Amino acid sequence: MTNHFSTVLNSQQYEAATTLEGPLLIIAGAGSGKTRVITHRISTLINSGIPLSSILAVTFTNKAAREMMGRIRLFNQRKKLNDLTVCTFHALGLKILIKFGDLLGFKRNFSIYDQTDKQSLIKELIRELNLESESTDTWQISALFSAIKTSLKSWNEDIQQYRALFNEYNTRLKLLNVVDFDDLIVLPVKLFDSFPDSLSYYQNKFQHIMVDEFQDTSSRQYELIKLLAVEHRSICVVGDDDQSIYSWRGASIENIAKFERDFPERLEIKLEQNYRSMRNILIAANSLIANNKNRKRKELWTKGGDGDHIQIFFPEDERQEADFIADHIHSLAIRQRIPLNQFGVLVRTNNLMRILEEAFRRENLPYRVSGGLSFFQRKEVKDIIAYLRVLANPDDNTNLLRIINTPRRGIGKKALESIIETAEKNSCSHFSAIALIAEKEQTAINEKMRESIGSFYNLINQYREKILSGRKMAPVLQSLVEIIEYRAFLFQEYQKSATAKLKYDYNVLGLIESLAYYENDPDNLEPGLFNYLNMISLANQEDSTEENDQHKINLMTIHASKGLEFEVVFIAAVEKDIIPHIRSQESGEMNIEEERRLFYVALTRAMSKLYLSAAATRKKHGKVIETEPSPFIAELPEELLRIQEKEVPVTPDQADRYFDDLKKLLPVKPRFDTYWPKSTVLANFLADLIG
DNA sequence: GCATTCTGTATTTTT
DNA sequence: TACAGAATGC
Repeated sequence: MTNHFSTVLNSQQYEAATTLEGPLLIIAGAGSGKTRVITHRISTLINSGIPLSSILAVTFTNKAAREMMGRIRLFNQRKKLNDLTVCTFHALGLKILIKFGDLLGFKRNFSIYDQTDKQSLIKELIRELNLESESTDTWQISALFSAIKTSLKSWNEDIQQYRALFNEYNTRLKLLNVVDFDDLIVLPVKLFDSFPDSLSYYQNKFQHIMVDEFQDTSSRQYELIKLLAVEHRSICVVGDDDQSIYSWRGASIENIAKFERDFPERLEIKLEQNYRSMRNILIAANSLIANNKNRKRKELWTKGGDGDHIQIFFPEDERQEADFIADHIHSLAIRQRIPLNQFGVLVRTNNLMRILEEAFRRENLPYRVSGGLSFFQRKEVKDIIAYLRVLANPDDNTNLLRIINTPRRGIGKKALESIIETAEKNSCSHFSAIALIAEKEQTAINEKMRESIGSFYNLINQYREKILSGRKMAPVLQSLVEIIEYRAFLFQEYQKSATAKLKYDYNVLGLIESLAYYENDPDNLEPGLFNYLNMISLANQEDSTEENDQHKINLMTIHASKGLEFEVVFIAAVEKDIIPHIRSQESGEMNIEEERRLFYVALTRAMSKLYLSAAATRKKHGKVIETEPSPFIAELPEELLRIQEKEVPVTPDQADRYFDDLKKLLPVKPRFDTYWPKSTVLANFLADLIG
């Protein structure tokens, strides 16, 4: 098989895929066949007799991990690949904590807090510590804590006042038996520092390591991977400094330099041949990114043809823009028979997606969105998950507070106060306090309150027992949702927006379904509540539901498009203050380069057709704002651009004439005498057909 | 304790 | 526009 590679890989790719010893740095330009190289390399490792269990491949998203696994399976159909580890950094951190977390004082059933949980906890602590006088923007504080944990920031003068809160936050996490996202990376490093045996366990286990999207690893992630690799030094990292778009999350191009320093004996391979885009698109992308000073020199080239010009469209407003995109997709899909899943519509921010969705729905174009709020983060889904979390780990105060009166069960402000007070007095969790109240050990409380609290206590206990019994969990959850009358609660809560209610119903049932799917999956070796909750903490929508649908347009943020490619790409709202985003310009020069890289990533997703649009006005917070085109447009070579005229619909007279001509071509006389094409698309299609 | 109304704010990108 | 949190009334 190894020799077979040489015919499908170019010489650089071949060298990258077959160099199995020692550190390897692959600088892989956009569309240079990076994923192919990685999967080939893993297959080569496998075929050379290296045990699967000693191979670790780290990817950036779950989706990428799944795709990679799929491709490896294609190459190795005969083999069972269960022992192969292909996962994200966070999933790796989780695995490590599950195995050795007890050394750091975590119980087995720890749960993972996402941003929302984290912010609620911070809010709660601010209340407890009476810090309300300080700036209590939990959003900012949460970001600060992340920056501190990942060593992006250190305690300087102006943030000293949050130090106590930060310490309390961490103490509390441990008390609640909970970790946050940053902990998944930071704690394993800490573990390895304090317990060398755990480190050598993993150093011996993972003797061959690969890291994809290396330009987007954070310094802490790099630290983790370096610890693992430093002994056997068989580490291969693949990345492209021009596509580094996650510096706000701690990613740093510096890591490439660090890698060069830490592994001086490395071999470096550059992949510069692009197999994805037509030449015009590539030249435009090259000329844009050349404006960045801070980069490794590299120039993508292609053997492919020039292809079309890059089309630019300047609609009046965002509605016209959306219609333009929808019309064009429709028309290209029909005239050139391009399947809908070959269209990518990219935007800078999530809120730009809605108007496009509406246009697609108007034109009856099926679409799929990725990025944006994950299924598991929707409010009603989170509510039900909060129940599961409490069942799994009753000490999880944050989630307990979330569900204790949702749906309302008469445990209001007063009752909550006495619960929290009792908890403080006995220095125990809220749930234990509830137990004390329910079992009448805590006397000073009114009976009606005790009754409400008591029945909640019984509910949790009863269902905790049921769901941990080892029998199927989904029916238990189903019955829980029914017994708390969650459906009625949603109906009441959302009676104003009629569509919401259906949607919500769908989401809640979707969650139960997802649980059923999870526990009935034969490939799932260790089902169980804890594993399920961990899984969904790290997963997002695409990971759980619909797979690559053949007939859907892909609508997503530019960030979410990384690693993907489409025959036709539309980039919407290529406007000043959106690309580059206004908030990125607030702090410093470097950010404009990242925004440029982001636009570069967007451009290089396109294979043969690329459309940019910039509306003259755009509604923002209900107000119409005048906009300007993005300054990045001026960085593209002018001769490669075409300003797109609006498609003029044919007049009814013309349409009639076309239809008459068309009738003459038909062997049978149609039953209709006139035809009145209403949509531009149809009319133009008709015109096209007749010539 | 709960529902309704009013007010302010918008906070980019995601594991 | 859209959503959360506070304030008010039952």
